[in-house]
Amino acid sequence: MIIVSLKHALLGFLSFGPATGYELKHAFENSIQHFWNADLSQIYRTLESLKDEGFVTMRIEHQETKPPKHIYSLTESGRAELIRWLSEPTVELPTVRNPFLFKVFFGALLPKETVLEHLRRFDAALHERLEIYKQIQEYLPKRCREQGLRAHKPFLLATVRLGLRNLEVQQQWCRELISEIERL
Amino acid sequence: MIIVSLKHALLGFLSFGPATGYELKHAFENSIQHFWNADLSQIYRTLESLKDEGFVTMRIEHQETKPPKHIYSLTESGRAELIRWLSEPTVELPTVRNPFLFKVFFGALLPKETVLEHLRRFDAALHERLEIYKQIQEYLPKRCREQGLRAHKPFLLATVRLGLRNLEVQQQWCRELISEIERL
DNA sequence: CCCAGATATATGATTATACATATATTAGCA
DNA sequence: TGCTAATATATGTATAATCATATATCTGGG
Repeated sequence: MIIVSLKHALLGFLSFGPATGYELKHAFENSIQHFWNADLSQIYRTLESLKDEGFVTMRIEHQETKPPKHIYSLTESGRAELIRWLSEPTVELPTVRNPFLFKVFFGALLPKETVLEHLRRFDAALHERLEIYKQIQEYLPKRCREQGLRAHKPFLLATVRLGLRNLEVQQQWCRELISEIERL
Repeated sequence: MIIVSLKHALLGFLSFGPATGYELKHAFENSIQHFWNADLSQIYRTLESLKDEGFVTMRIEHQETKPPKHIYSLTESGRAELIRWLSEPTVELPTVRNPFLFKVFFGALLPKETVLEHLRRFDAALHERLEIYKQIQEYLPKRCREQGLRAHKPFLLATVRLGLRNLEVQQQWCRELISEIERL
């Protein structure tokens, strides 16, 4: 099953209005980092290929001091492709890849204290991430208002809500496991 | 941050005893499919490179009717590398990539009924996956007993528990969102 | 005043991942 | 009898993703 989502994610954000690669990177960070992230270099290359396919157009805006902006806009054909992809059912659940869980899975091969150390770090990382998602959740309504995306608000918030709940569940699991291992 | 986990996952499973690539694929499916999965072709290639690095050895067992088995065993150096990797703290939270969530995120661009359809399919997929994880959870203790991995049991079960809870949280979220959108 | 970080783009290299395909036999089912 | 699934390996290709690096300027904090 081929999933070329970065392309469609970029088309999606461009449906909110024209933007540069750099701005799109921030759009990722400010809204969907809990279910996708992308390297800037990958975003630039993908935008180029979207241009080649005719899904976006690009114009250059020169700035005095900073590098020129390459501003991409969605074309009609790009919008059609976006809607086509969005309408298509998702066949499979996403592949999860969590190398950290290997360290728990094979925990019996390690001293108890090392596993506990791993789990405490994980807990701390979850905590940090939770704070970020809470901020995203807090600022999203304002961003929606500012950018005239009122109709989008419930959908954007819904995905953040899932991100938050996932983190909470992981944190609870992590803390329970710490107690369990301490008692072993 | 370079994370070459498939290598270490294979070393981990080989620490339970010698196995073929085909068997390792099943080991993935029967225990950690909730946080990792790997293509058979990728497993074969990775085993070869582990052999080149001296972390495993391979011997061929010829069979009458079926293709010969390539049985891989962990070497001392492989075990050392496994322990080294397991002991090393995981720096970052895993990257999640869920293309389905894009379809929710950009849900305002679609007819309400299409989004609901997506969500219902997602719910069904979660249900299916839940059944699989429950089976894994049910059979893991038996597998541990049979393979003399008693000390591993609490760790293996812990990771499955997280997989189950993640699915449950997603299912709950999904159902709530269906109601919310129906009311819109 | 210096250093870090934000702004803005881009290329090159390497690795990881996915997908198709090939081979060959057996077992079970309809 | 014909089809599918399981057993078992392997290659070839294409794309996705990561990482390092390069350039150039401005802003803000210590």
